Amino acid sequence: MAVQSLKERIIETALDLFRHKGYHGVSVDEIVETAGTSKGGFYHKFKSKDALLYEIHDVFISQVLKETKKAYDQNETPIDKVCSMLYSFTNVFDVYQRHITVFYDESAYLPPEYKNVIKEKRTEYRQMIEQVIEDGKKSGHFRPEISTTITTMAIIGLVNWTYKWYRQNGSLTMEQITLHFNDLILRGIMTDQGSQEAKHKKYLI
Amino acid sequence: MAVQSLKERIIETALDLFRHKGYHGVSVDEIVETAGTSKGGFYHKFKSKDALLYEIHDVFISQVLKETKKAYDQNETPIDKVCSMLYSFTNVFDVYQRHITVFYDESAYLPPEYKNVIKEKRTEYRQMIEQVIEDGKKSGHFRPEISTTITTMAIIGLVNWTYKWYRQNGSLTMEQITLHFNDLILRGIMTDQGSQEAKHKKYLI
DNA sequence: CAATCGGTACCGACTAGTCGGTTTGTACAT
DNA sequence: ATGTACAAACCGACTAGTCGGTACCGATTG
Repeated sequence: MAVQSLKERIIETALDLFRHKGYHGVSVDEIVETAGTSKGGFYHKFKSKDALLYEIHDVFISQVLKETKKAYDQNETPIDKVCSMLYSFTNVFDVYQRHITVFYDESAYLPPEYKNVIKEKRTEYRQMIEQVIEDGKKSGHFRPEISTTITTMAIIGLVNWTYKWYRQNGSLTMEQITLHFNDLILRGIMTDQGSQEAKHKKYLI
Repeated sequence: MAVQSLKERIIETALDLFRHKGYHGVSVDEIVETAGTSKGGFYHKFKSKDALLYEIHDVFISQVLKETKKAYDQNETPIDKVCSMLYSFTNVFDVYQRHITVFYDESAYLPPEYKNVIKEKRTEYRQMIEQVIEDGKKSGHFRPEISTTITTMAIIGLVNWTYKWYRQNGSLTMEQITLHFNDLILRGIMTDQGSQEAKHKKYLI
């Protein structure tokens, strides 16, 4: 185990507590007691309880964005890009599952100045997926008659919802889940031409 | 507009407030003031603030369950059942959108005795979808190699996530969205035999 | 080496304010 | 008179955040 700074210890503790009781179900007193520190220590590291919530949000969304960009840039065809982006996201999942729960369930409680920063990153993420769908339509891999918006939100929903049911010690691995998601989405949006490529690259089950 | 009882007025008010500020972002004082009543009136109608939260949860999930059961019972083939169930759900959406937001974002704050009731109904809902997938595999409409669990969660995720982005006054109607969802999911899980039937019944775009 | 100094990290008692819930009061119907 | 349906004032518990203080650590000086 790496040496843990006080800040890291507070975040780790808070994540566990928030996930089970929700942001408002946990007081700063409880966080500092569980983390084995003090009120002073907490406010030395964080401007406010809200700032801690923001940090948890930002760490997660920034990582997702970074990985997604990489997946987009490092792949050639839209099919490769889609699969790689899905794979990236679900990979982040395994590491940041606690962040995600807080991210999606408690974001309403972020003060506006924090919320805007997060919102921009979320938008950027959505636009990258929309871009891939558009690319695929133009290149003939994806059917032109599907709606980019709806398809994008379908993909995001499908993937994001995983945080509600996926358990790291459960019987399903992220690998299996991603494989199924790829199969479901690709079959749903590809043209016959696209299907040839996907089959050849073994993206389908 | 129908005559509104005090109880209905409180629920309507609370829904609007909760949706924008979250459950903990709204005090009972604010609810009663906005609803034009008093603390006494509130606690005359509700045992506690938690009880109000529970009621919002229950109204929504009970309706979803009822509609889904109907969709299952009143259709013959798995393909019809799936489409009808999706259609039911998205229909409930239009009416209960505010409930849904509270339902998914604030359920962590339900006290255990309430939470268990809700959890049972959610499980029942999930099992109905799993049942349809299984039915479809047996009847040859759906591909036997897909995982029932993952596919079920994919469908639920896809559909549920809609509450995060769908807006009643937006440019997309629920009708269009449902059509796309049906297309995406069916193409993703059907066998060639199933595809014939779906095309014939015009379930695909 | 030892004494001193400055700054950072951290502590915990304290406070002002807010919240959910209760108690008491009142108007009205039966 | 008695119960119902609310209103208004009130209360105790709890919370986020503050603030005066201490412990520690590395650099500077004699």
